[in-house]
Amino acid sequence: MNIGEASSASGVSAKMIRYYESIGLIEAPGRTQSNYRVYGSDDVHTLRFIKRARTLGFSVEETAKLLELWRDKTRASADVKAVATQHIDELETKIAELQGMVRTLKHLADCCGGNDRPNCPILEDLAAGPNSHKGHH
Amino acid sequence: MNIGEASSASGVSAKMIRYYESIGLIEAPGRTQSNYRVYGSDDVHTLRFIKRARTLGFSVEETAKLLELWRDKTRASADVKAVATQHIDELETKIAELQGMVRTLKHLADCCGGNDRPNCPILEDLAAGPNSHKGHH
DNA sequence: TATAGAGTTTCCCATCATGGGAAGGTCAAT
DNA sequence: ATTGACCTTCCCATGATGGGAAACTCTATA
Repeated sequence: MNIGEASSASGVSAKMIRYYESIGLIEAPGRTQSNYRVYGSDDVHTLRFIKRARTLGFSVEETAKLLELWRDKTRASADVKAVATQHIDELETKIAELQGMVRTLKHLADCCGGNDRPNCPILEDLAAGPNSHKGHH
Repeated sequence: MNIGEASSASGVSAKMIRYYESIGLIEAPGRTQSNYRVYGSDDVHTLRFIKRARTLGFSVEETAKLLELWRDKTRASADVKAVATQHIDELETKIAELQGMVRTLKHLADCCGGNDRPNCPILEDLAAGPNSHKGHH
């Protein structure tokens, strides 16, 4: 199977398949006489694993760790869970951060007339800094 | 005021101040005879504005737009609100995406023994794809 | 069989915002 | 005069991805 087929079978772009090979996430596959990469169904399986991990927000590095555990049939599920749990923590930290931004912005947007006049609490906040609207509600 | 002072007064690193200048987000300041950049309190004010906008998750491009509106005393607050509202939407989309990941991962982690045995639903999900655990609860 | 079009290869560049670090110039205090 | 802290410019790196060029290969069709 050529890289194009492996790509459509796995959902990973050909570009990224080559990239994953270049950083050592996947092994270099065999080549045809004409230097084309040749993949088998195991490779596609691995690529799908990677795709799924990336979709769940794992970094490439975390994905490498998960791949390693996947291949290690003597792994302890606790090790996998630890990777997942840490990732959940990272995601939740990020979510909280974004929610903080949204909270502030919504408050400011609510206070902004959104009309033709220039007066705007959003710009006032940006100009004055994070504490300017404390106690205003 | 030297760049170092402007940096500590604004919370923007000297490196970033130079970068913002290079991309045209801020204007090039005057220079001393010895080629040092010289900033005034207006510049610090602008840098703080930028810092605050970045802290609220606006991209540099969005920040440029906000700066422009800030300087335009005849702006319509609706224009500012539009920028903010669009950013809120982007943030909420991102949050929903991350929450989806967390939801899936928490479910998988809950189903994982987290012990010494290799059996692990997290890896099974990664290997089998997004639909493998449908209807399992 | 020749040619066209699609697929593949490697290589370089760009993104976005930020930091690291080198080499060299400048300033202020001892 | 020396030292240490500051400034300057320039290049490089990040993470994950895409774009594109130049050259090669394969397959189908005319």
